[in-house]
Amino acid sequence: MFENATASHRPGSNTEEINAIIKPMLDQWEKIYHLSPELVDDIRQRVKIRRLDKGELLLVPGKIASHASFILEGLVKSYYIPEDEIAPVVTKFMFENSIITSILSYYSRQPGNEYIEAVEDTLIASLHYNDMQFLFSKHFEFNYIIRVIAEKYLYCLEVEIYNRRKPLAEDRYAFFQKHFPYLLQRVALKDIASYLSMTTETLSRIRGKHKKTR
Amino acid sequence: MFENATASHRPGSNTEEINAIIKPMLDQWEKIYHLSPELVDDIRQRVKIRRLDKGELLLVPGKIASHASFILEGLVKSYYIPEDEIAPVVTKFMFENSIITSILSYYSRQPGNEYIEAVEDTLIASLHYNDMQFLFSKHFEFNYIIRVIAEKYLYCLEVEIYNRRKPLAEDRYAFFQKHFPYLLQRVALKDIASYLSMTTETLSRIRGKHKKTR
DNA sequence: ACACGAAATTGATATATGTCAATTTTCAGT
DNA sequence: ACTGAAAATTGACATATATCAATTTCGTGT
Repeated sequence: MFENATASHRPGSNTEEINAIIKPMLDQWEKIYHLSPELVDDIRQRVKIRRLDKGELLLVPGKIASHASFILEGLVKSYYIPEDEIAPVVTKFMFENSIITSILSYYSRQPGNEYIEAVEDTLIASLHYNDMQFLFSKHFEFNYIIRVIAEKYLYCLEVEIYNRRKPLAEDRYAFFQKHFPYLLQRVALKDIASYLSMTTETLSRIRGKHKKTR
Repeated sequence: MFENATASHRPGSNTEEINAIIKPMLDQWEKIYHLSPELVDDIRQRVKIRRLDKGELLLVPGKIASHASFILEGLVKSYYIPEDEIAPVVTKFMFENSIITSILSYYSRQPGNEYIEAVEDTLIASLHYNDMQFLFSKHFEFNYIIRVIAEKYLYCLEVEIYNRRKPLAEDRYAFFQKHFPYLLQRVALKDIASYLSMTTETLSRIRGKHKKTR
């Protein structure tokens, strides 16, 4: 993972160029709290830009998730293979302007069981765990920004659990359809079924029923 | 909610006394990042100490969760009543040295559907949402502390979802038993069953089977 | 454009767990 | 200690969804 040289060392990658590439990330963060030029500089010097082809793996089981990656373009999914099983369980879909990592591995600093795979051609800006700690210690406003983002993900996970508590597969799908309609166009139904803890057959029957209804 | 006068205004509540009461909270935070005397002061002036009798409600549906509450002693649960249903769905158990609020309501600043109820006699230290924002703006190290705590809860929610994805009720219970054995002694089985998305009957049968096995 | 494999659909059956009901046990308040 | 109500247990039956299997549709790479 992250074999690429640091972005700033890549041939033809000067300061202006990197700034242009990571602009969506800096813009999002700037809205939360003003980024000092020094902070922007420290981020730019450490961020690694990486392009993932569709199907390419960003993380595999047994590895420690060493980076948190801001998705500039594209869409990824994370999944794992439960013990004694073959079928993957999809755990997340993440797309433009969100941060992806394996939370369990990244925060525990232990090898995880998750894959992260590009569902579409994807462009990410990654920061190493150690670089994040450096930024937290040196730039206190960076804590403000990441606190707000962490709280946002806390909220999203709470919403996800809220939906997962619904006992009927049909209700979980209806919720997904309502809240993430755009994802229905971008990811395979089998992955949505897995994400919603149902079989592809069940999802197919639910969709069949709805088609008639409408 | 929070009818009590601000702690520092309560008769007999002087600085020393409040500091002694909220010591577990300050100690936990101090371990994450050093608290300046000014920050401790600003916290102490705004924190509200409240005692909840067993069964007492800290939050009810229709209200905005205005506070985040650090549990100094005791145990609370949160739950909601799904539409067109009667049985509550237990969403969380929180005890000493953790922070409880309705995440959905607190962060959205909208009325929620959750109850928070004391399972045991409980002592909490609450901070109002606005006071939290004040502390974030004035004391940047407070962002460091709450960022770390938010990340910890992010990790915990991820673990919870990991368990909830298990299709077999027995597996979910085994996980709960392994990770939260102490909770089995402190909360009713019907609430554990609800929390694990199974009926009390199913939980009872699982426990019956295990008893024979061991 | 074509061909192949993966994805999605559809049907028949199996199963884990929910629902309803009856009893026993536990526990809190007098 | 007693008593009543809530909690927990146990049993019979219902049901949503998983599993297994066969087809059809779709999408990707050549």
